[in-house]
Amino acid sequence: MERTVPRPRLYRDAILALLRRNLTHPTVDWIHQELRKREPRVSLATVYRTLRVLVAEGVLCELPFGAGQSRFGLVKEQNHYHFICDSCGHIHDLPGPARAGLETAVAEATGHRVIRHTTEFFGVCKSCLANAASSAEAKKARPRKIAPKGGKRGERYR
Amino acid sequence: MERTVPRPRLYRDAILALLRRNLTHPTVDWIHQELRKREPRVSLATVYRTLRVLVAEGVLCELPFGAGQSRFGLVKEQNHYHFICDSCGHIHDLPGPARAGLETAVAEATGHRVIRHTTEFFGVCKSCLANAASSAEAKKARPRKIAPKGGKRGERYR
DNA sequence: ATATGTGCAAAGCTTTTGCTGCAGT
DNA sequence: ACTGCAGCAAAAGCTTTGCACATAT
Repeated sequence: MERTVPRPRLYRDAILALLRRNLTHPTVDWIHQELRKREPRVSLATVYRTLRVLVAEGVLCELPFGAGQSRFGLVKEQNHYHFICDSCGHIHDLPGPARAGLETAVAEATGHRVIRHTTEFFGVCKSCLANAASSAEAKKARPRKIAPKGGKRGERYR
Repeated sequence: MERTVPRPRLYRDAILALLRRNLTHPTVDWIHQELRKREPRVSLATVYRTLRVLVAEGVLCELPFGAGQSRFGLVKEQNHYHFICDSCGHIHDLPGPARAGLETAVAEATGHRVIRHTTEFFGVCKSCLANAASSAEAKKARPRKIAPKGGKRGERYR
């Protein structure tokens, strides 16, 4: 056959490359689709397995936001500040304000042991703002009423 | 039959009462079990439906943390600061530092429109610290290696 | 009588796992 | 020969939904 793909950790680097290029913490499905453009035989199970390994290694982090599929992104620095677009669901990294005293303050106030913290900002991202502006006003009110979770999940956000 | 329950919004208040008493943002399953102790015929579907309505009304908020079932809690004040225990999964409310200038600073830096933000502190809660101390040291290392999400979800955290 | 809420069961989606087979050492 | 990884398909878990019926207005 054409190339008879190499075995060990075959798609590991390809997935990391994708995540290095896409900084919006894509869904598992997006990663799978994108990978398939180059390697049509990749199975979704392999993508999941690879992602789990990378998370266990500390290279990636999983973000539970977006109310649907899990999203994964690189763990760079101590960057745990995100902006999450309510409209398109993309998650952007932010430079962390890095407030050190905050954790100890919480620990002293509550008695819990605080190890780390994250902050998420929600709103409408730059490009969605632009899209909304260009498509005038009266087009159609966006549904977004009850936000289903289990049902037609993957159809929202890309 | 015994009582022939009243119809409209039958369990709405009962669920709210439960959440008013339990401040750790319980899982759907916990709510269901608890409700069943008084109303054995409640179905899980009804619990989900009621919770979705309450979220849509803005009375409750859904928290995507814990990597398993969804968790729900009351929306009180602007309280969007949480402490999440890595060990037991409970989510405790914290009094918010309420830093107003933060959102506008992020908006100016990124170009996104920022509407709200949340902060989560992770660590080990007071009671888990106590339990760990009482069960000496050598008992068994806690597994927690790869953190499965879809498989045996509900078995973790209560 | 109508409209709405509920229970039950089934469907749907995401994520994991078992098994088989192939590839590299 | 052995080990380990990938593909496929099936299973498992959480959440939603269709349908029938009961209940309040």
